[in-house]
Amino acid sequence: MEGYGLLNKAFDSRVRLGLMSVLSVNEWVSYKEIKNLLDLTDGNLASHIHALEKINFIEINKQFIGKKPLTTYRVTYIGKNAFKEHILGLEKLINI
Amino acid sequence: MEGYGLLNKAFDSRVRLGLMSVLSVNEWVSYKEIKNLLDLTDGNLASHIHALEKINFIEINKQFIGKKPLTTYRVTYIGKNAFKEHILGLEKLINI
DNA sequence: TTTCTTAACTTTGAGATTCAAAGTTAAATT
DNA sequence: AATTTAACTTTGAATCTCAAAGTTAAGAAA
Repeated sequence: MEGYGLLNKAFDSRVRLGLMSVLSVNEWVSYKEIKNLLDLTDGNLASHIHALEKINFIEINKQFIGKKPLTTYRVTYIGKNAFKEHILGLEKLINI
Repeated sequence: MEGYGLLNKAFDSRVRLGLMSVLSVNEWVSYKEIKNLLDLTDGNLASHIHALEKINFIEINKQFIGKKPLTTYRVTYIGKNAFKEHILGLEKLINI
């Protein structure tokens, strides 16, 4: 048995799982949307985004729409793979 | 969208996910087996077992086989349900 | 033009969690 | 008598989490 070794430590957090899920389904999701979807405080969201960004699982785009700032995020290739592996690891673990 | 709200905080930990998985597949697994399967130190394993026990997700049986102590564990009804809900929550989250 | 609001943070700090190392207990073995 | 095994418990440091408060820059409202 492989134990829990196939699971990624980066996805221990429910918030980061939620984040990755949102970003797996939609490309380029805005800060605002994520915050609303996952119902997070700014500080909390920002820190989890930062954690995922630091390990290159998500990337950031900053722009102005008209004169309003708009920050959007998407998963990277690396992030997508890591997440997929994590899910596969989970499935293996629980014998699906 | 439901966000990550369907996920159980008790399963944030890779170790506890592993533990629950092992115990979901087999009834009454011994301390020794779990330790070997999941490759954990005593302190680490004991603390996670304790965490799951405290919330009534697993139950403990202590006996002597001959004169050797044998401690075994299994998931409770509550634990089984919580785990199932967690997995369902995950699946919902990732759109399986 | 001063104030208010919104987007998107950053910083801070307290509390919770994790983990390995070391110590414990009681029996079995050498 | 000394060692090993099962199954812990205790400890403490490191890491993680999260909400509150502060920040910046722009646009809208007074």
